[in-house]
Amino acid sequence: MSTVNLDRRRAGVENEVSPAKAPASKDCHRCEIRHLAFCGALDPQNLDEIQAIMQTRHIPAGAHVINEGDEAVSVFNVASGSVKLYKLLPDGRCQITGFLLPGDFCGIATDGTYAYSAEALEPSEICSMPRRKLDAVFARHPELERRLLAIVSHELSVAQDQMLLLGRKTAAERLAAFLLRQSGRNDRIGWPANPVHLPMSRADIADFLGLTIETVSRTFTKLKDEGIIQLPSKTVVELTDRGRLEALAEGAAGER
Amino acid sequence: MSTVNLDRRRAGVENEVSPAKAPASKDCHRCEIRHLAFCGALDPQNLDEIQAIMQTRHIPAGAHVINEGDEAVSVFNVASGSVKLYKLLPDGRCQITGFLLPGDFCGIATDGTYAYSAEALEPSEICSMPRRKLDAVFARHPELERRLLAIVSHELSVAQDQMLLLGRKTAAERLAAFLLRQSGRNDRIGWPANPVHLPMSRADIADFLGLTIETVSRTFTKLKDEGIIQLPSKTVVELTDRGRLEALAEGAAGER
DNA sequence: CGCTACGTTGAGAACAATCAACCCCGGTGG
DNA sequence: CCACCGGGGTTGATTGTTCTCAACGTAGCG
Repeated sequence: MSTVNLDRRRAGVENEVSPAKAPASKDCHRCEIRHLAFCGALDPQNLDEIQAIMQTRHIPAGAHVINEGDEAVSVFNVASGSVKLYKLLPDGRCQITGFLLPGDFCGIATDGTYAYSAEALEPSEICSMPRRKLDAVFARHPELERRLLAIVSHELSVAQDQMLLLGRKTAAERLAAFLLRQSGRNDRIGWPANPVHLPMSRADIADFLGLTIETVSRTFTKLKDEGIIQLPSKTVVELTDRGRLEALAEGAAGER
Repeated sequence: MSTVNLDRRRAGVENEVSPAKAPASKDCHRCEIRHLAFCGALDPQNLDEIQAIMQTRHIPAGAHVINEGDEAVSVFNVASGSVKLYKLLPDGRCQITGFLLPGDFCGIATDGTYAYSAEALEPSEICSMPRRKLDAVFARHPELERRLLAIVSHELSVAQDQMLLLGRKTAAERLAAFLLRQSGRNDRIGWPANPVHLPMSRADIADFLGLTIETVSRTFTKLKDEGIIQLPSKTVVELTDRGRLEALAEGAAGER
């Protein structure tokens, strides 16, 4: 595992976002995912205040949006594509703390530096705002800060669910919970909830669920053999028996 | 394990906080831990606004402050004592998501019901505030809401650390990280950082670290045998080699 | 057409879980 | 005063889930 992970750690250094691709600000007024993002808390008439401090960047797949340890000057919104957030141990072990979809937020730091890295899973558009300037907007529009509090609170709740998953669930329960969560998230942003599309690799799923690639693969096969899911392709999962999947994900007694 | 956990699950039902012990509001102006709590963001001259909506309850050891699933009417501050937050699976498996010390906050809910339970580890004083009324105070004092955002953001960051711990660290690394965190937390609220006092049982530590009681016990013994810690009593740990403890906690390569 | 990255499958090893015995200590009652 | 009890903690023996190491399959791409 160490070799693989050390490679992964090095990867980010080379494919940084090239400055050439930076600016190109999007029009917030035409943003289709505004209602999903924290910007949605702002009255359309005040949207220019965000627009004024915001830049949209196009990020290629595999490029870093955030590097753990860097000075936390900006916060980010995913406008399109998808992003993984992760933390590394010195020997390369990786824990993905979340996958972001359009409308999702990242970049909050509590001690001046980012506590995690963020990397695009596919070509993505990211809106970035300097934290300093955003604070000024917050001062004029407390409703924005209130929305942010709601978002961060929700993320904390999701993180606590994930702790339960990582600390106490079996491999099959973890994968079941993961598939249901992805399905639900897709649904909420208007994407198909049932044949679930997974933009991340098996390695990413493993690093998210605290398992190895092999165990993830075996568990996919197991769920398929039991008729709970189907795998039309490696990135598409059909939930054929949602009831059993839910029972499994919640750790129904006797199902182990 | 199931028997033990099912017992544990039942426990809360009987020793609810008796209403007889409820009110007895403390004087916020004399609160020694205000600077640690979110109330500290409020100017002393406005403290009465919190005082007016706040009640202090005395909670005996083992009693519940919050029951997972209950309607989330109030938020809470720990004034004295200590509290564990935890989530349960239907078969009794338990994951403790955090231990609260004086000044700490809990009770945020995103969908109207609490997503976790809270139980006192020792006799504790808890300040409770109805969320509705607190929101009204927020409207007048955005600095309070800002402080709350900072607190929740910090908790999210801690939760992400815990995900890394639960998903990727070995038993020894988990215990080392736990001891260092408790030490640091004690230090921050002015308690001794070195002989660390642990108010929770081995079972609680296990449920926090995603391990079993036996593994926690064995790992304590292992760290002791290696001269990294000493165990003057079951609830007191002396960190005799902080350097090695830190290296272990951060997953120093080669230390496995 | 073959290379490479990603995914799957198999065999064996390892770490932590489980099952079980025992210890220690404080409380209780004879 | 001491024997008994029970909860919490430790230690030992064994099991089992997941990890590790390794081989093989598959699909996309130059």
